This record gives sequence, structure tokens and C-alpha cells, in this order.
Amino acid sequence: MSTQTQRIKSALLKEISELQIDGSQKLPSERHLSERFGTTRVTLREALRLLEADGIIYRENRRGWFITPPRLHYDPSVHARISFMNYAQQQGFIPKSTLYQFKHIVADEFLAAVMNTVVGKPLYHICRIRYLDERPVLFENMMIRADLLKGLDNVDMTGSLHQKLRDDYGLIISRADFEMTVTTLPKEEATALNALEGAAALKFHRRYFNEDGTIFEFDIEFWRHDAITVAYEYNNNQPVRPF
Amino acid sequence: MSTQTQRIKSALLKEISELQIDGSQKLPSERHLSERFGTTRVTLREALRLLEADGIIYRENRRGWFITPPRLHYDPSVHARISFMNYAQQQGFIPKSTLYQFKHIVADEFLAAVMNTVVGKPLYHICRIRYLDERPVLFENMMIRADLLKGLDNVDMTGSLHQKLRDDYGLIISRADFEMTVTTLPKEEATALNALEGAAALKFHRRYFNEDGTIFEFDIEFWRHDAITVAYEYNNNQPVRPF
DNA sequence: CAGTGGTCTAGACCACGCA
DNA sequence: GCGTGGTCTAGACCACTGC
Repeated sequence: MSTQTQRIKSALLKEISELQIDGSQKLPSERHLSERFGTTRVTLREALRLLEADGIIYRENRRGWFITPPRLHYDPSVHARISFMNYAQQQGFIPKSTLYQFKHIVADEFLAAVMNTVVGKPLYHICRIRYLDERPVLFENMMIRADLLKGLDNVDMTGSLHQKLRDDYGLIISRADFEMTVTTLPKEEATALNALEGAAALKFHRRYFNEDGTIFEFDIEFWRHDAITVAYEYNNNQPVRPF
Repeated sequence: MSTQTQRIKSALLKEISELQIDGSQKLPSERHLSERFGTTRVTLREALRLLEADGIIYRENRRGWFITPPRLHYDPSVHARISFMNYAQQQGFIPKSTLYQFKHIVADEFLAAVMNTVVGKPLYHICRIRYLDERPVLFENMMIRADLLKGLDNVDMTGSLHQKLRDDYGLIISRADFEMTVTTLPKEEATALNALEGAAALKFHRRYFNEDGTIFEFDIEFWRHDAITVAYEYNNNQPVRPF
């Protein structure tokens, strides 16, 4: 005993595994599917939503429904050590980065508070889009202290930024912290990722501290929720006593 | 220029902030709201879904829509050090735990692989539900090696388990790892949390290693997606070199 | 038992992708 | 320019909540 939606979802799951064997990626049109299952588009779309929330399928705005490729394993502390391009490649993906926007801004109240500086502080605002196998999965906003890293506007923004910070500026990260929240893609981010406004997403806030304890960079990242599995290992030199 | 759904969402957002001032928690019925906004229930529910995905509101199965309380800040490594009850209290919540199920099981292929042991290994399977201010937010499955922790079935399961592991068994955690994925609540978990099957959730896998490197515990946790902000600090003794 | 949320139907129009 | 997905309407029935 189960609902129409659940039965369609199960049936689609079966079809999807068969499709994957065939190497096909795109699902048939909603009208074809709703006809095949003897239901309306509304009910069919409800089943598709469930699969989408599960991360089994995803949609590109007005293009249709696709089978979700395998997830990237993502260690949130990893940006402090390895570049996106490197760890994506290590896991067998073909990564790509594009520069979406480069702006000179000044800190507003929010940025000043979170970066522990004053309102009006000059910042670079760098937006990049990250792809895995040509699928856009990450919208990245970086806010970087312009006074500490002069001339950053003249370098290539599609490579590893942190490598440049080390090589060209001698910068060393002494600490980083982050926050992660499940939320939805805002309009601009959704458009950039070929997704719909309101699609589920993982939002990261990340701050980098240099050796002085100064926050030289604050990132806001939006990931497609189905693109990553966050993984982390907690390894203490001195064993941890429970409680 | 925006859609009907978006306009209703914005209007609801405004109403919600006013409701919050009044201390009210439950939204008016869908029929009342759809009438007030001059639309159908379908469209109204679409707007509610967006707010739900944002974590602004949530629903309890057949009970209606409620304003989401503040999130718990959750450090995924924290279970190795502090109990749920403690860190929830530290953040001003009134936590509660209930034992949902206690079973003796044996490792199947999946559990054997993930716990690095053999199929048929006897395990305790402990399910608990965690509440914040009477709201159920977490469904917790713990699989614990019964051969290493004999007699665990006779202790109170609603307190800190790890404290007991330390005090009664002298157990020390030397390492832990975890994985986190955005997915949906399965049927049983959804029912236990008063949620709907298919509601967005955060799933954690966590493993604890003792000093021998043996995995004595494997946890599967389902959190309501809007109940937590995952936070973590990455603090190296020796500074990290970018790239 | 009244009212609610969960589910479902059978249409419609429009903007956009794609060929 | 056809077909698609995105959006929206105006109903309906049922199971359950809460009184």
C-alpha cells in the first residue's frame, strides 16, 4: 500500500538503473513519462522531485531531467591544502573553472563583521564557477583583502588562487574555519549553474587566517546539493576521551 | 517581474517575521492562506515548499506549517568529546533523548564492510530520537560491537553513551571519520520525526576507532535539514601552506 | 465531526531550447 | 516552429488531527 507518487518513483528508479546501463543520461519528457505511467504531469513531477531531493536525478532549467553523476568527495578543510582542480582530478573527474566576475568592492557591515575589519575596507570580489565533467556544480564567491594582496587583479583567475598566494605573496594559512548550511540557490547562482531558483544547495562559509590571525579571505560557496559527499577525518595525536 | 509563487513567498516571509514578533509559531491553514493571496492551494504550497527548502518553515505531518526555530551549531567531530545533551544545553536548547529501539543484530555485508569486520559479527543496534525544545530533529542509529562491549543492553540508553563507554569499559577513542550527504528521510525515520517521507535531510555516517584501530561503533544519523548548521575549525599547529 | 493537510486529476498558457 | 519544462487554475477525495 503506497501512494501513486511512490509507485512512480520506484518504477522510475528501476528505469534509471537500466538507462544508466545504456549510458543514456537524459530522461524522456515529462509528458511521455506521465502518459506511460497513466498519470498527470503534476503527479509525475512530484515523483521526479523526490528523486531529485534524493540526489538520484537533477534538472537543468528548461532542458529536462538527467541522471546524477557520482559525487565528489569533498573535505571542507582541503582548500587549505589542495586546489579544487587537483582533488577533482584525483577522483577521476575532469574539472573546469571559469571566472564569472571580478569586482573591486568595499566591506559592508556584514563583511566587516565576518572578516573582523572595518566597513569600507577595499576587497576583491572574485566569483568563479566550477565544473565537474562539464556539469556546473559550484558557485564560488571569494572576498579577499585588497590591501594585503595588491595586484591580484592582474593574474589568471581560473587556476589555483592559493598557489599564487603562496608563490607570489608568501602567504601562509595558519587557521581556517567554516560553516555549512542546507539552503536554496539564489537567483543569480541558480542561473549560473543552469539550475532553478530555489533548488536545494549546500552553502559554505569559510574564513582563512594568516599567521597574524588576520582574516585575509572569506568565501561563500554554493554547491549543488547532489554534487558532493562531505567527508572528514578526525585524528587526534592524543586519544580522545569520550564525554 | 517575477512569478506568482515568488511573490507569495516574499509576502509570507514578511508575515512570518511579524508572526515571530507575536511569538506565534504555526502558520494559518493552507486554504486560508491561498484565499488571502488569491491563488490556489497548489501554488501556495509551492511557495511554502520554497520556504521549507530555505529552512524558514517546516511542516509536521498532517499538523501544519511552523516557523523554524534557530539552528543548532553542530561540530561533527564533537560526539567524540561532548555529549549531545551537553552541547545542546550550552547553546540554550532544552535537549531530550528517547530510546526508539534496541536490537541485537549481526553484521550484514554492508555493515561488515564499513566496520571492517566479518559478516555475522554480533552488534547492538540502538536507535534514539533527539529533540531540541520538544522538536524531534535527529534520528540516530548506532551499531556497536557487542563482543567488545558486553552487557551494554542493561544500561540506560537516554544518557551519554560515550560517557558509559569510558567509565564502565575504559574505552578511548583514538580516531573518528565521517561522511555527510544531503538526501531524504526514509519512511520510518520520517514517521519518527513527525516529518514526511521524502523530506530533505542530512545523513551522517560516522565511525569510531579505538586504540587498536578497531571500529567499535558505526553511526548513521538523519538530521532534519533545517535543524543544524555544521561548523568546523581547522587549526593546525604547524601553519598550512596553500596548495 | 469539522477542518486540515496529503494526494491526485485534467486541463491551460507561456517562455525557452533545440533543430 | 514544434515540443519542452515552468507555472497556474479549479476543482476533488481521503485520512488524519484536534476539539
